[in-house]
Amino acid sequence: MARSRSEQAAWRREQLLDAALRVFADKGVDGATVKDVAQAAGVTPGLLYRYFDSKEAMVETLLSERGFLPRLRELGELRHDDRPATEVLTGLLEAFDRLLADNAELMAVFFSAAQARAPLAGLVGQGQRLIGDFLAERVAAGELRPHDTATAARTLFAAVAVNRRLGTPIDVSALVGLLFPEEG
Amino acid sequence: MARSRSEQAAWRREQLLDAALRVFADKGVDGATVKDVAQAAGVTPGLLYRYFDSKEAMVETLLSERGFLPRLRELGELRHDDRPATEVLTGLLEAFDRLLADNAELMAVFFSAAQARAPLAGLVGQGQRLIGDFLAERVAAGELRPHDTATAARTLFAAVAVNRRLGTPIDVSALVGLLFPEEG
Amino acid sequence: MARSRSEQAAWRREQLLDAALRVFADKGVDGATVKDVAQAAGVTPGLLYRYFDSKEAMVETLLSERGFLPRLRELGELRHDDRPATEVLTGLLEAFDRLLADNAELMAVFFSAAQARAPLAGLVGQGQRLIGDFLAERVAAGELRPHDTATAARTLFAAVAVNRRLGTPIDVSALVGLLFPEEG
Amino acid sequence: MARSRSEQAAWRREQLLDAALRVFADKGVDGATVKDVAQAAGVTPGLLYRYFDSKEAMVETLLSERGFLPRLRELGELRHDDRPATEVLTGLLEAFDRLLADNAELMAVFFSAAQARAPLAGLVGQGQRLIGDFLAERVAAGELRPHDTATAARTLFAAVAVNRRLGTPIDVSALVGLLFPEEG
DNA sequence: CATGAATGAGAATTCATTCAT
DNA sequence: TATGAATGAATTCTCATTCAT
Repeated sequence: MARSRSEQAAWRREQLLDAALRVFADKGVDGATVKDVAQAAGVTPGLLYRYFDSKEAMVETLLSERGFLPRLRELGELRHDDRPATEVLTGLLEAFDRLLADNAELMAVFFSAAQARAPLAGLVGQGQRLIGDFLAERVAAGELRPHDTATAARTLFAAVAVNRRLGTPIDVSALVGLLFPEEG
Repeated sequence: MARSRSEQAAWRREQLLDAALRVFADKGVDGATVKDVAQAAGVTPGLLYRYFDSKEAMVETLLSERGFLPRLRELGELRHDDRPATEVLTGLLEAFDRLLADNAELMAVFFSAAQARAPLAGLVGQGQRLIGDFLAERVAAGELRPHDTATAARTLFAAVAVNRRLGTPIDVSALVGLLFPEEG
Repeated sequence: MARSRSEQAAWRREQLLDAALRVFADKGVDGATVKDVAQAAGVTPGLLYRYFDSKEAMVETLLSERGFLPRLRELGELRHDDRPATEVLTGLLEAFDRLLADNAELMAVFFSAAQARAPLAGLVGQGQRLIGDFLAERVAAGELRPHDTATAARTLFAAVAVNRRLGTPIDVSALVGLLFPEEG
Repeated sequence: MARSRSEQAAWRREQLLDAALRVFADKGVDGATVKDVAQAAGVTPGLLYRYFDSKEAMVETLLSERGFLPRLRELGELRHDDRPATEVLTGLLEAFDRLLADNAELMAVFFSAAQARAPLAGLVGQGQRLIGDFLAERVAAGELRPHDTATAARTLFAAVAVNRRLGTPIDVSALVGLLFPEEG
C-alpha cells in the first residue's frame, strides 16, 4: 500500500499545513515557532523548508489554500430558490455559521496574523454583499418589507460572526425572526 | 516649566504606555519588540525596565489601567430616562461605538494578545447585558413590542463592534430603525 | 574518518564542557560569558544551547560529571595494605595531590561558583575522613604512636590542598616525616 | 552633634566600604551589582561614584585598605619572647586564626575576585615566612628538634587557614602538640 | 526524503556609569 | 551631598534558516 512519491509529498505537505494551522491558531503566528510546528507534525524543523520557503510562506499558504472564501462563494450560488425568503435566509446564515465553526482555527490565524487583516476584511465584505444582494432581491420581489438591506446584511453577518468567534453561537432562527417578525 | 521629579516620572510612565499601546496595536504584542516601543517613545530600551518589570508587565498594565470596562459601566448608568426607547437605545449604541473608536488601539491589543482573550469576552458580555436589560425594561413597560431581547442585544452589540473594528462603522439610527421600525 | 552523528554529538558535548571548564576556571563563573565559552570552543554561542539548557546548567554539569569525588573514593579503597603506614600514607597523599593537580581547573570553578561551596566542603570532608580512618587503624594496630588522628588528618589534607591550590605543591615525604619522624 | 563636612565624608566612605565588603563576600564581586551595594548601604547607586571611581576601584580599595597584611606583620613583631617555643607558636597561630575569623568576609572577596589571587598568595607567603623564621630561630637555639621548618610552617599555616575558611576551625593546641609532642 | 548540527541575527533584560537637579 | 532618570554596552538566550550527511 505504499504511496507513490508525489502522493507522499502531497500528503506530507497537507500534514504540515494541518500542524501549522493548529499551532498558529493556538499560539498566534508570531508566538509559534517553526520548531513548534515541526513537533506538532512529528518531524524536524529542517523538513518544513523542503515544502515551504519560510514560516511566512506557510502562513500565506494557509490563508490562500485553506481560506474559505471559495466555500463562501458556493453558498452564494445556492440562494436562488423558490422557498420563502426567511427560510432561505436562515439556511444561508446557518451554512455561514457552520462554515465559521469548521474554520475556527483559520479564523484565529486571521485574527492573529498582521498580514491577515486584509483577507479578513475581504471575507466579511463578501459575506455581507451576498446577503445584501439576496435581501434586495426579495424586497424588489415584494416578498420582504422595504428596508435598509445593506445595514441588515451587515447586522446579520456580524451577529453570526462575532458570536461564533466568541464561542457563544447565536440562534439563527431567533435572529431572523428578530429582523423579520411579520414574515415568520 | 520644569517638571518635578515625581511629575516627570508619572509623565514618562504614561508616555511609555502610550507608545506601547500604539506599537502593540500596530504590530501585535508578539510582533512588536521592546526596542520598537522604546523608539516610539524616543528613549532607550533599558529605560522601560525602570518603569515596568517586563514586556509582559507592560501589556498587563495596558489592559488593566487602560481598559475601558469602567467607561462601559458608566454608560449603563445613564440609561434610565424618560425619553423614547429607540432614542435612548440609539444614544447608548452611539456612545458605545464612540467608546470603541476611542479605544481602537486597545481593541487591537485585545485581539492580538493571547492573554487578552478573557477580558475581551468579559467586555462583550458586559455590553450585551447592558443593552439586554434596557430592552427588557422597555418591553415590560409596554413601550417596545415583545421580542427576544437577549438575541436583540447580542445582535446590536455585534453589529456595532464588528463594523467599528473593520473600519466600516455602521449607521446606528439605521440599525435601530431596522429592529424597531414601528417605533421610529 | 567521519564521525557518526551520535559520536559527533557526544564529542561536541565534551568539547564544550572542556572549553567551559577552562574559561570558568580562568575568569570565574560569573566573570566568564557564554560568548567566551563559545569562542574557546570555536563555535557560536547559540550552539551551547543545543547541548545545555543554560549557563548555570553547564556549571552544574561540570560539577556533577567532572567532579572527582568518585576518584577520591577509589583512593580510599586502596588503603588496606601490608606496607608500612608512613609509606601508605605518603602514597595516599601523593595520589590526592595528583588528583588535585589534575583537576586544578575544576578546583578553581569550585572556588568561584557560589553554588559550588557545598560540594567543596563535602569533598574536603571526604578526604579528611579517608585519611583519619587510616591513621586510626594503624594506631590501633600499634604501628603508629597514639595521637589525635582527626587533627592529623585535617592537617595533612589541608597542607596538601592549600599548597597545591596556591601553585606551591608541598613535598609529601617531608610532610609525612614531619608528623611521624620516628617511623621514617 | 553634627558631623563636620570631612568627618561626614570619611564616615560615608567607610560605610560604603562596609556595605561593599558584606555584599561582595556574599555574592562574589562579579555576582554583586553596584545597586546591591548601594541598597546594602541605604543609598542610591549614583552616590557610590562620588566616593569611588568605579566598582573595580571599590574592590581595590577594600583589598588595599582593609587588607590584613599590616596586622599580620604586627603579629610577627611580637614573636621575640622568652616563653617556650610551643607556647609562643600556639599564641601566634591563635592570633592568626582570630585574624582570619575577623576577616572572613575579606577572605571571601580574596577568593572570589579574579584580581585578588596575587594578594592572597602574598598573604599566605608572608604568614608562612613569619612562622618559618620563628621555628628556625628556636631550632637554632636548640629549643626545638631539628626539622624541616619551611614545610612545618606551610603545614601549620595551611591547617589553620583551610579549616577556618571551611568554617571548621582547628584546635590550635592539638595542632602544635601534633608536630611537637615532646615539647608539650 | 529526512535529520539535526550549526549559524547569525536579533530578542529581552541587566547593569555600570553619567548627569541634571 | 545625594538622588534617580537615563543611557549604552553587554549578557543570556531564542529562533528562522541552512546544509552536510
